[in-house]
Amino acid sequence: MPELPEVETIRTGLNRLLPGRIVAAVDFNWLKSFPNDKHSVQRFLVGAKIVEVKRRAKVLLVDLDSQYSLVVHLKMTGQLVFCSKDARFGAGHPNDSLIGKLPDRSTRVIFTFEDGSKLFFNDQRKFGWVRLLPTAEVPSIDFMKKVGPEPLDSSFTWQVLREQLKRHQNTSIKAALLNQTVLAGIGNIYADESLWGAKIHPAMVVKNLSAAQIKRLHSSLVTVLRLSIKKGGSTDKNYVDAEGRKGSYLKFASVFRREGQPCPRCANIIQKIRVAGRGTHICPHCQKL
DNA sequence: CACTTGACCTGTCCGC
DNA sequence: TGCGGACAGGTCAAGT
Repeated sequence: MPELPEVETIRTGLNRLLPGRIVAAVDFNWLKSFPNDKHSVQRFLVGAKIVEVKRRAKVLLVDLDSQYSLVVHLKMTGQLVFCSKDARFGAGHPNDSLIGKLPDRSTRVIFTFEDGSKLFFNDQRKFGWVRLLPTAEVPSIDFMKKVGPEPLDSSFTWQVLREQLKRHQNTSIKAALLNQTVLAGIGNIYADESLWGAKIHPAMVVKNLSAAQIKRLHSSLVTVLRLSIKKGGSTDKNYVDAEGRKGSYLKFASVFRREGQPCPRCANIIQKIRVAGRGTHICPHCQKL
């Protein structure tokens, strides 16, 4: 679920809440969610102070003063929720916050800090993971070496997008956008939304895109991602921010999960089709092959 | 290499 | 109400 805007929203929250806190204990109940040896955990995580929370693509990086980092990928259903020691909100809390209701049955890892506050890593489908790595080694893990440019960096121009697409001429534009080596952080929601914004059919083969279409797509990607961050991301089912709150972008979405409803631009009925093996939402009038 | 498909998991929804 | 199958926002490995 979490794509760039959701992970960025979580990062902002965690970076406000975590730095300065010292890890006192770590508990987990599913090894694949936190595949680490006890020795490293005791030596480089327990007792370490959190320095900063960063993001690259859909990956969160929690830097510790032990020269180690927690690297987190939320995959489809991961959550990172912080609760202060006396958190007891739950029902009635704004935005149906999860705070006060944790741990629950999706909780895989619990980080407890010296002040009694906790960070919960929840993940219903168990695809996500947290790893403890030396900070210096993070850039050399496979994902970091291969991942493409950050679409919200000022250096991401339409020419960069065109360049990134050059090695993927024979696939659909949707498959290319979902490919993290082409561009960082795009997933199913923002692929559909930005292609609608650019009036490009998701099944369009990359080599058939004109320069004008690539320019429109670049502009649409940036607009959609910025808007979603402003709205706290998209909550379809699982996503919540670092304080357990849902995001509201889907209220502003044009096509995603809107099959059967009118296109906001031309009022034709939005369809759900399958492209690149994924559920895909289009306006059949605005987005033609 | 580029590209597609199945696997990793749990939960929900839909048709019979 | 129960059961099987399809499907869900992401990435890999393994196949063509």
